[in-house]
Amino acid sequence: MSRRRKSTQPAGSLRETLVEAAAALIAKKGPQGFSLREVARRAHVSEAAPYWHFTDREALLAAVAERGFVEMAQGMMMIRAAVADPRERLHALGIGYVQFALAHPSYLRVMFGSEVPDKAAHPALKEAGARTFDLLVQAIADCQAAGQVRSGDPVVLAVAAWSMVHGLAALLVDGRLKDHVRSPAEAERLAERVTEVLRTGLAPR
Amino acid sequence: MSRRRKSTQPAGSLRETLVEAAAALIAKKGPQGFSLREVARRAHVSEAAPYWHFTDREALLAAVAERGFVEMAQGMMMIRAAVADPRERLHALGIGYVQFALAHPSYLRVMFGSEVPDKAAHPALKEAGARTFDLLVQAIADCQAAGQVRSGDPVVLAVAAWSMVHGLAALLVDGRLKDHVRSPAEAERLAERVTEVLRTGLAPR
DNA sequence: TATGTGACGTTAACAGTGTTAGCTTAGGAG
DNA sequence: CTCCTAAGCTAACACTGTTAACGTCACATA
Repeated sequence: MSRRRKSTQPAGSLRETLVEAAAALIAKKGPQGFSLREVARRAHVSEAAPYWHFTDREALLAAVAERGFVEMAQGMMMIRAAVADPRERLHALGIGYVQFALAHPSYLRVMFGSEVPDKAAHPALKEAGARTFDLLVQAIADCQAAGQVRSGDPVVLAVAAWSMVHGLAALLVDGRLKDHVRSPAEAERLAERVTEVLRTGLAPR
Repeated sequence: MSRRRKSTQPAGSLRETLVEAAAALIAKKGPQGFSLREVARRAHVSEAAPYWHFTDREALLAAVAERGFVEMAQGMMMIRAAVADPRERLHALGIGYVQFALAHPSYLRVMFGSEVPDKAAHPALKEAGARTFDLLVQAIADCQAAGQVRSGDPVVLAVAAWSMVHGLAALLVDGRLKDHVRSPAEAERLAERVTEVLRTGLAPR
């Protein structure tokens, strides 16, 4: 049992090409405009070819979602490396979350929407999400160690923090706050104020 | 120009029947399993009949989402009537939001997901959402008047509160917290703890 | 070196979907 | 009674996900 490469392309290339094309298509036309066949066409490959690399349309979407989590985690790790103070780091992570959502709204939709109904059915996706969440839990724990966040189960506090920034991001991406937020700059100011509520809520008593 | 009624059904009946059937179908098979034709079949009507009442598949989904907001607003108004103390009322609204999401996950998906990409294109939906949000803003303002929530733009604080509970609800519905929440009872306890962080964050200094 | 086998494609087909065009039909307006 | 139109119907189009059946070519083995 071994991998063979195609004459024209290196090993495992089509799979990546498909994920990339799918991500681009979703970014342009939204998750609704996405279609397996269109992706195949853009990859210059037959309409049934994707089925060799993905069991399902859903499996391809899950791969896109996974890629979204990986990129998000990369951004978080850069922030972690760039900001030393635990509390400031946590704050930067929250703002970064919202910025990521606004920069890649379609990613967020696939990562959290109903396009992939049963996320547990895709282990790689589930694990990528869990790894991202772990970064947040660790950031909370660091704050606790520095006495900058109240004591208590860091997982629960991380869920609270995640809920706050994720909720804001989801509402913004859904256009649900369009009446109150007209520019990206305003969105960022809103994020600052919202995370400030969170910061107060997490502070030591 | 006048409305005519069909022999068998009262005026405007099919429209409501379709919305109801669509909501039921989505509740059973998720937003993915939804199809206009299946809805038509369940309403015992031809597959093209819905187009007399909805310009689009998307328009029908928007009507379902609108109904979701209406039901949610009704629940909130019941809570408002039942709880006198402003702070306790706000807390009950938050818990109620999460409970609504867990009781009607498919509603939440249609209300906030990408099934209806451009929510501004459906005025009735937009207005139903805005009315629901206004209830929350009012609850915040009441707390401020009672000195139970810090001063500041109540809209910003309402966005913070909404983000928190909506984020938690969205994460729960997406199954993203399945590793940490195994029963509905645990979900409610988590909601209590999360909203407690919110409560602290909103408290007067 | 010859061979065959399986990974990776291809084409062709099926069922189901959204949507539109064109036809009934029933019942109120004139 | 006649006619008009809201509200339904049937039939058709292009498209989708998915599968079956068929190539083909790089390699592991004899």
